[in-house]
Amino acid sequence: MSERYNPHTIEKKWQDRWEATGLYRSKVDWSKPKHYALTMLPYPSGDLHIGHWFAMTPSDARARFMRMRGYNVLFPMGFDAFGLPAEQAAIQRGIHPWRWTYANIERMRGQLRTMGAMFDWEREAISCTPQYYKWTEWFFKKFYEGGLAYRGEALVNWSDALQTVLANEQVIDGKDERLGQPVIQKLMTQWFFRITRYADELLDFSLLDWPEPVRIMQTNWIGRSEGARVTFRTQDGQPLEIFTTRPDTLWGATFMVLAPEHPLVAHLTSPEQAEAVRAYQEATARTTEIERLSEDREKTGVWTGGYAINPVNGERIPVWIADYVMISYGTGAIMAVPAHDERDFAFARKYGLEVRVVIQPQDAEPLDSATMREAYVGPGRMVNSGAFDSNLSNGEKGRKNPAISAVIDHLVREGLGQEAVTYRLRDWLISRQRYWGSPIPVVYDAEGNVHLVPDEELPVELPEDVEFVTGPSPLKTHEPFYNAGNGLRRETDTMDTFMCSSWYWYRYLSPKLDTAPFDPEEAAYWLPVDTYTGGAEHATMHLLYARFFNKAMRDLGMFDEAAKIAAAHGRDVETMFDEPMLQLRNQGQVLGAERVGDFVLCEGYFEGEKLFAQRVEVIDPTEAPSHFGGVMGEIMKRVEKTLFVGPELRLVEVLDDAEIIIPRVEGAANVNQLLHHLDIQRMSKSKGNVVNPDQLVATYGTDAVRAHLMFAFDWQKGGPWDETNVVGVVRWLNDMWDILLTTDFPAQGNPQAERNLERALHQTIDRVTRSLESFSFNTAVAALMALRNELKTAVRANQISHAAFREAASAVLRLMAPITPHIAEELWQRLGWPYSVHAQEWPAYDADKAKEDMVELVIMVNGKPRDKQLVPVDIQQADAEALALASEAVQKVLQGAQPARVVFIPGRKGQEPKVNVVT
RNA sequence: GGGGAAGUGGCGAAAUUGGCAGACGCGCAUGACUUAGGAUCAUGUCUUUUACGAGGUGAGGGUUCGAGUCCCUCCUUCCCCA
Repeated sequence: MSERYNPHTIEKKWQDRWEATGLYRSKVDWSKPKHYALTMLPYPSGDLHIGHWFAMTPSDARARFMRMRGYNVLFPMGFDAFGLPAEQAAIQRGIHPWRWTYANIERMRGQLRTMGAMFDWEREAISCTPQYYKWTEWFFKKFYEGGLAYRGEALVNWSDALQTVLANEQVIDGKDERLGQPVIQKLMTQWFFRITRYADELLDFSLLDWPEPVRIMQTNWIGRSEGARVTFRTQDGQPLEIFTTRPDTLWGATFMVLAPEHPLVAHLTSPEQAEAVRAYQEATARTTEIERLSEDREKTGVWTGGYAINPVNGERIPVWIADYVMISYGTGAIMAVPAHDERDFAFARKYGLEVRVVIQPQDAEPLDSATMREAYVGPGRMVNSGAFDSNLSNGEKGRKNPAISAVIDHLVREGLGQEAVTYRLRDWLISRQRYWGSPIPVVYDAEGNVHLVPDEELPVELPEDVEFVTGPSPLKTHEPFYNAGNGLRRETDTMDTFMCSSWYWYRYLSPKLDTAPFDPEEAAYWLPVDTYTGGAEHATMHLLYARFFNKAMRDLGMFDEAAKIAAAHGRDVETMFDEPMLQLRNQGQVLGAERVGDFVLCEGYFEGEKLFAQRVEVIDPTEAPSHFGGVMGEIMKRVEKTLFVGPELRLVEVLDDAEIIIPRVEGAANVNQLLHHLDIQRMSKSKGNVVNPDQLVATYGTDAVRAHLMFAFDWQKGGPWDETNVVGVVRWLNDMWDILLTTDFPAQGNPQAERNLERALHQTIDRVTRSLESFSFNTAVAALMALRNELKTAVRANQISHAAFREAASAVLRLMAPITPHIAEELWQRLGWPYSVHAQEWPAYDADKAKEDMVELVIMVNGKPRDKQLVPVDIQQADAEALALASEAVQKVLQGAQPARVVFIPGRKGQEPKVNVVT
């Protein structure tokens, strides 16, 4: 053990060697199965932070693992480089977005390399380059030609003061974040993608291995509801269409509510109500959608003075406007059935409108419209509904509800309405009134007609010589850009950055290709993405857009050529291009830490500066006495019984028999229940709690940081950053280094010790394999650490032969390779095996070798373990039960009585057999 | 407001998905070695009890031979969206 493990000397060496030998070049090879591993690409914000490491290095470990298992793996990386921060930097610091972005990318690329990940840099794609956004524009054109892009009106956050449209995150409490001036909701003509056309197909997850929560969130996001469209009429016969999921309650509609923006409002408003209606409409324009949809908020509204006719019973009912009805949802109008809808009920009670029960529950007190205190939404029989009385409304939705079904048939027959489905999902608004995004390749003539920019003129490039000032996008005022000649005006809005990130994994296939967005030969082999990893915050928007994009591309024939090639190679192309990513896994977030510590009064005696406390009381800091003889303040840190109190960190040692009073803890409290100050929150520069990975790498080395990130958290959950644990990982690597470089072995090993090591090794192979398969990186590292303990003991005791050692070392290094690639490579070389450990096969698991000979039979009484007996691993039920009944502990409990039941649980894989004696 | 996730030692966490709760690591304690220790080694470490034992996975209830895991009610925290 002459030489100590020094990560810095070996890590750079191997990174260079891997690069030079092209170890990570991924090339199409039809003789091998492929695995496309994708991890979400970063936004080039300037510095790689620990969150990127947390997302990417475990994904890298898994990609490496898949490669060692015989897959040809593609694991690319790039940058999602358009977006607001670059433009803000331009405005605030006068740096052009190009320069800011490229400098950041340059820096982050270097940082990414220190991860030691197997990224294939030849496939790098950067979304803000003309080479990339040429194709983003091209996709827009194809979608337009395919009828998937259109111009429409939408409400935007408009700041009069800034003369610009703001993103939601730029609006705080209805005011803009820069000047604090009011922001209003304004209708503007913008570009949309018809994602709603795919609503039903997007609800089908049958091809996807995606986390249940993501599927649920997408399902809710799409929000399919079945019901009917029903045409009411204004008093003078104008049709007024509504959508309802409850046509069975039509007879209970006692008024109607329109969105304040509804076009018929002006028509319906009586002269007496005109002023009130106008005032209400103005107030609504100042209200954000979030506020309008909040159910906590008191419902408000104004009567228009007009009436409508309910088509099923000819009744005349008043028409109101209220901001809880949205113009963009459904038809912007509802029939109000206060007896059977919560919001309508609250509204009716507030304004004294009629409530009429039309569904009576069967097994409960009949409802009385005069006294009911909340809407009834459950099942029951229809009443007050003419010919439909006594029809059963069973609480189901749509056609599964016989009452709804019957009423829909009636509406269709009478020409009053039709069956309909609506979605909460709205079309994707892609227009952004910003500079730093992909241009929309469209020009308008004098009449406002849309003309696509011809393919040979793509990309429409962003002009560089513009000035960045607060306010409207510079494209709007930059004549050389907006003036397209021949009286044509260029579109000055740019595309949502989600657009760029909706197809980047296709660009990775052939990032330099100039004739198409991707090479069909590459696509035929690599697509679809097999494993996609990234943050759970993208569950709805990004991942829904990604799926939509893929389906639209499929339907526009963009995969036809790839499909042909794939089929020629014998691949099943039936569903190959239906979904972009087959498997999805989300990692959690690494957080900074924050928590207020307990504020304590500590009394006792001083020895020097240190207080030995006999009494510690937690109090409310606002009730702190002005003078206090002991130590008082917030616990900033606690190590077992030692407290560090207040900003001066005064030392308090809590005595064993000290009295501890914690109001939140009933009865006697324990020193361990005292909370110390902890900061847990998202890392952000302003909070100064950002962990710098460069610093960590400089201190501990890449392998240790990788292993620590994998070991210290449940990857899918994340948690507050804590560096204290890194030393455990460092010790593990140091130990492996020392153990594997041992040179002193006995001529003959101890057979028993060698068998034990072999068993431990194969159990570890099994555990690591299953852990990596299931993204449980922490248990993979734990298993390897446990094996370290075994190896260390065996080698120290000088009990295993050189041959047995080498067999174990070879497997161990291959198991470590995905997690800590550099040390594994270095030791692999030092032990004399040929380059590279990463090109080796994953160790084969042998269940026979992993098998224990003897195990402990757990003997339980009523489910509580009482006794243990060493038995052969394959013990049979009769023997186990006999052993259990004969056990002293069981005899003692039974007292000679017969057990009521004896349950034998055979020793399944990795588990001891058990017998449960039931008394 | 809507949607989602999670509550297990002093801390990060495991638990093969209904079968010995706390693997693995940090920290801590005691001891060894050392000029020194933020190195290394050994032992211990859920709570309570001298012990035998008893109890224990946010709280309360339920299902089961058996519940951290399944069901119901409640509490708390975090995340996302609009």
